[in-house]
Amino acid sequence: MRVELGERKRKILQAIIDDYIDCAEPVGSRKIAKKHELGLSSATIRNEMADLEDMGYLEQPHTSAGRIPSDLGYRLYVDQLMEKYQLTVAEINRIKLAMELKMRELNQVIQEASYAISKLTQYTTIISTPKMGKSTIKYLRIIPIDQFNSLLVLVTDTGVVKNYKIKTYNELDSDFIERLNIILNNKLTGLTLEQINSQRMQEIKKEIVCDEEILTSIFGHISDCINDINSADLYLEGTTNIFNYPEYNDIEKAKEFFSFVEQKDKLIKLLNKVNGSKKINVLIGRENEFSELRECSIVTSTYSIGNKVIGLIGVIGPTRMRYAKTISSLEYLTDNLNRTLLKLFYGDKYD
Amino acid sequence: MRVELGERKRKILQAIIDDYIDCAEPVGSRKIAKKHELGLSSATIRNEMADLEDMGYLEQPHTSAGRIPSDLGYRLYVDQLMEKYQLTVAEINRIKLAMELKMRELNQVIQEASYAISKLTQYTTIISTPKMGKSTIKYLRIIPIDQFNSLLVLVTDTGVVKNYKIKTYNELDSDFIERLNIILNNKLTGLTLEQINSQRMQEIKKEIVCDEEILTSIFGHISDCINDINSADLYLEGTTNIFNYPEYNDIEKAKEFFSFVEQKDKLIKLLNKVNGSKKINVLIGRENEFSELRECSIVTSTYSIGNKVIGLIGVIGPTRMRYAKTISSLEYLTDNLNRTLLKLFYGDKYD
DNA sequence: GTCAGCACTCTATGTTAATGAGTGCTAACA
DNA sequence: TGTTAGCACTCATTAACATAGAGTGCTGAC
Repeated sequence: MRVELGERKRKILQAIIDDYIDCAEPVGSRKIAKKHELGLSSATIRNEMADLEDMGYLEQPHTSAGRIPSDLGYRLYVDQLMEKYQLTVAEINRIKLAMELKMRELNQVIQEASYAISKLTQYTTIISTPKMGKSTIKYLRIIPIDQFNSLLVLVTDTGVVKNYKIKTYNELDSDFIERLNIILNNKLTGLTLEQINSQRMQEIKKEIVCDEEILTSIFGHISDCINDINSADLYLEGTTNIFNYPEYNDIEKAKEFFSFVEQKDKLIKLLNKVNGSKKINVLIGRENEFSELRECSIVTSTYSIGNKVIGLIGVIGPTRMRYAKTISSLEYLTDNLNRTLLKLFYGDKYD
Repeated sequence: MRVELGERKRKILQAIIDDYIDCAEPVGSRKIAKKHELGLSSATIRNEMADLEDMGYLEQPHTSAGRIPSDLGYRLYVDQLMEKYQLTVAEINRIKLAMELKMRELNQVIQEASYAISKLTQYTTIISTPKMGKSTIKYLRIIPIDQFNSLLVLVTDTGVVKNYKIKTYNELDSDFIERLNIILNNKLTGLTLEQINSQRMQEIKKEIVCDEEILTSIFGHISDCINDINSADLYLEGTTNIFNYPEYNDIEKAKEFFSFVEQKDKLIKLLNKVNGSKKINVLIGRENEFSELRECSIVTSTYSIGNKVIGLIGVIGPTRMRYAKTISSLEYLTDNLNRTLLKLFYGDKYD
């Protein structure tokens, strides 16, 4: 059934999809014949369109309407037809500036990145916080604050800092804390967060002689802290951009979109399903498993520290998406993001 | 013009507003005559309704429609007419459970509180993070992590912990850091964050003999850190609840609402304008200055640590709001929130 | 002062007709 | 054999119009 498309059909299909992405309205044969100089009459184009519909690349909302691209049509467009989009100077600057802000924390960088992309593309952006399982512990210390409060401070080799307050009901002996710090550092620094499971923690705990209750509490805090760094989270930006698109001028559809996007677990699942082997990935319409997003496309890009992929940034918009621009924007952004993250974690020496 | 309302008019007005809040549809005289046992015919009620309209408490969308309350009508209702709402056991439990979660950080408590309220009321909730200007510094330390990195850790008496990474390009002498820590603690602990302005920082800086560049960097970080704790921020919860209300079934209105609520600066301004002398405050319709919220009401409640008011939690919904329930919910929540915060900061001894 | 009755107003809903965009098909042409 | 002009046909959209129903305001009787 699937045949290689002739050059003319490809040209026509491209013209139709370009036009539909622009105007959001079914494209008629006359429009294509006029606007794009193919040297063909509308009748000929009509025939070709009928063929393209038979092949599954186009759809017709009703008999007397023009054609709109099907998911399959968009797929072909993305894979073969569309022309690369060249970012404008203004767009390049927007990304550069966002990534050059003075930023202290990973999460801040992540958020700026997703903000920039949502502004640039005018779609909704999701970005997953890095999975830090492969990071190692570089520094771990319990610091007494006052009689009843201590602070657990943990720093990873990727530069993530986390602290937890530890409350105790008897004052901790400073010698004990000192001893504890030495043991913990001995046992834990250099390990990846993944390696520090509850079994290993139990083993370490056994080696320490101390009030059981206090120890359990402290070890509990350490585990929580590690889990916290390790846990997947994500940020959303530009959800209300969806209002810009006529396909969401229907209150029910807008409602559906918002309520989907509010469910973080589903978004995480969505990102997890993305094929991580390619840098840029495009899911069109029903290609994703969520029926709520059946009329959406998702373009994702991986981002990394060095050559370790640590997360994904994704753009969600209607299937009638400006794929070329979205992809170019994401490519350019992740390049910059990767550089910024390198700097953040290893200093300017990597410049 | 403004005359004291007779008992009968008050009863009728109350019935109309109760009904309208329930059904979101203009209320006719017949409906009131039937549903509420006032022992009056619809004709009589019609006359009273005409009076109430003349007085400005009711409005008529068009001649042959029923009446809807005006802002003034809602105002009277809130101040005098409505009956106190008694929270159900389930509702009470929801709040209690939310506030009994294991929570480590102020911001987490704040977020749980606003989440609980948005779930309970089914409106949008905003909550301002505490202003910490009156907090004092309890602990401040620079901790060397490795050759090029140190950590600035700052703890306030209200238990807020903040840390910043400090990057230096020459290794810091550990004796110097020790000395610096002593001086900084000497000069800064016990001061409120407000008191630590740039002038005072300059004075302290002068007393320390050290490489100017390093010192400037460190002091810069300390200032940033304090500003960070001190800066106003806020959380939003349940924005999409607005879709539940027929007054926002119009895409344009929904758009307007979302785009307003996205502007944090405006929300902060809104909260700042609230009369802080009362615990619970209600702004109805155009009583707030933002035209985007002209058809919304905002109910706010202060929350405190001890008897120091530190922030506001607010509920935004259509003017046709379940005021009684919203107010009861907020009252009950803030009581619990205040207790939780006390515990978080001073431990269980305040139980 | 209350209220039954009635004319009146205005929205909401449904029906019908007109309009027009766009198609598919046919037949003629290169 | 591919292209295209021409035409009948389809279907969504819009406007115009009629109808039904909810609710009012007013009048006059009690």
